[in-house]
Amino acid sequence: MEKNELPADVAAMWRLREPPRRGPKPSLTLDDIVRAAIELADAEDLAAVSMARVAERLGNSTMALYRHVKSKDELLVIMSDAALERPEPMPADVDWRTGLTFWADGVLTAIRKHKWYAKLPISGPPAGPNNLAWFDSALGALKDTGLPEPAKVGVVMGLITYVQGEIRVAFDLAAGYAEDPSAFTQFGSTLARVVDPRVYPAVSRLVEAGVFDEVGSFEEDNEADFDFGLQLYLDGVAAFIERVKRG
Amino acid sequence: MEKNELPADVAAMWRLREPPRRGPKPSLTLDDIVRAAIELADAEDLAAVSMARVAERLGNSTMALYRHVKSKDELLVIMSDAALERPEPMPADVDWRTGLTFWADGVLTAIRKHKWYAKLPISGPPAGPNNLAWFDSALGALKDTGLPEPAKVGVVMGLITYVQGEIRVAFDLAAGYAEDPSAFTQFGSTLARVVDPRVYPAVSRLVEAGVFDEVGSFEEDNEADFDFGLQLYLDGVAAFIERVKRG
DNA sequence: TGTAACTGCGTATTAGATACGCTAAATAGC
DNA sequence: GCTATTTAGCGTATCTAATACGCAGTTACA
Repeated sequence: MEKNELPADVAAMWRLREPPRRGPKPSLTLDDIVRAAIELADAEDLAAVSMARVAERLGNSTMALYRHVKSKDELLVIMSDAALERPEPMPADVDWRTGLTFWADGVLTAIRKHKWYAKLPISGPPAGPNNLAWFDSALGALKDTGLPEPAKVGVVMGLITYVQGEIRVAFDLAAGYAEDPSAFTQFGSTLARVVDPRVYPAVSRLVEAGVFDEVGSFEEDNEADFDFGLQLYLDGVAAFIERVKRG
Repeated sequence: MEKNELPADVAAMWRLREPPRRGPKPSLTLDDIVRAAIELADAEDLAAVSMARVAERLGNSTMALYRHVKSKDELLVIMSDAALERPEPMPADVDWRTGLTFWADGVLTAIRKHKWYAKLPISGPPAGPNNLAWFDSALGALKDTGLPEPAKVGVVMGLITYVQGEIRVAFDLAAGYAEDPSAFTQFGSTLARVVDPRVYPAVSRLVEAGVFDEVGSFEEDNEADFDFGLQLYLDGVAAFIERVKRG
């Protein structure tokens, strides 16, 4: 119950597997595999990541990969941590609010490089080294707030939740948009045709107010919405910090 | 450019397909298929939903389904809307804050019945009738705030983002927990073993403070975290509403 | 009544994950 | 050095799933 109870994928992410003493030199490393898989996902998409395609990219056979990962799912878990890379170090001497805004933008920037991230299932706590580094970075931003540790965790969890929501909503939408923009540009007129004011009074009001008419740049709109919601959340955090300070 | 430019899946969700005049009476309806698929996903999980299993459940052949849905993906999209069902009507005369809290709890309650929801890809704007009803309900809660329509949309989008984040994070985690609780109960000691204080100073502080030691009920912890973050967000919204009122 | 528009379905194809076992390489211990 | 052991790569086989295609029987309309 003490030595190596770590789940296999966690151990793999931290590269804790002791290198074998015997046997042929591996011609392939876990890093190679993960890198190839990420490149493939970046270049095409997550659906293109099959064990066969990854192996092909490495000039190996499909089954060779299974010497390094237990299953495709394990590979995906490791990819999800690797894709985040390390957070850029927080600029020194920034207040917590600037810090968390910087952090949130950083997460989105990191993930924007790997749009498939949103489609990955999360199957455990953020136990990979990169994930943990991001977690640490956000916590660090709250260092001087005077909040007790569990409260910091709560604030950061809320932020993570919000950011994950953005990742899910915005990135999936963007993928859908890329696939069929007309579904979006016509969203307003679709609604107009389908929305009964008696059933959907509030949406109906929006349609009449023309809120859906100017679509704008999809990405910019999303960015603006994200920032707006983020600042609302941080306003709430600010009030909370004040409350705690006053006791 | 006017008649029926609706994307196929949207049309399907709204049941806009005109019933065919000729040919044999369908022995199968889209509703049957969606219901069967949802039952299957509820009883087992999303991975169990294959066209073959759904058809089997209906006493039909696999290929019969394809007369009613274009592809499995289309079925999943329709399922995702159907799973939400209709929101419970908002209690009359509640203030916006109570309304939005009620709303958020309602979403989670609805989705808790269908844990597979978190694993579904979202591939377009919320264009299904149930999705739209939820959207409408949240907007309606802001009716008396005096916010301009686009600001209401912003507030609701932020809320949706947060709730979707919760769905992604908490539900995926719960699934992971169900599968392998030890990964979670040992999370603290895992961290302790792996966390270098120089690399992860803030997390290291948490570990030392024992924050991860008492695990508590997984579900309860999550619920509490969700509410905490939600209230922070709503605090921000309250401040925003005040700001707008003052001009 | 013939025919066009359908439905359900059997069959076949394709893609993908992965179990199994073989062969050859590298090392540890003699 | 020699041999047993451990391990890497890989060929083959299996299993599951999605789905294209075309046939046969069914029904409304001309």
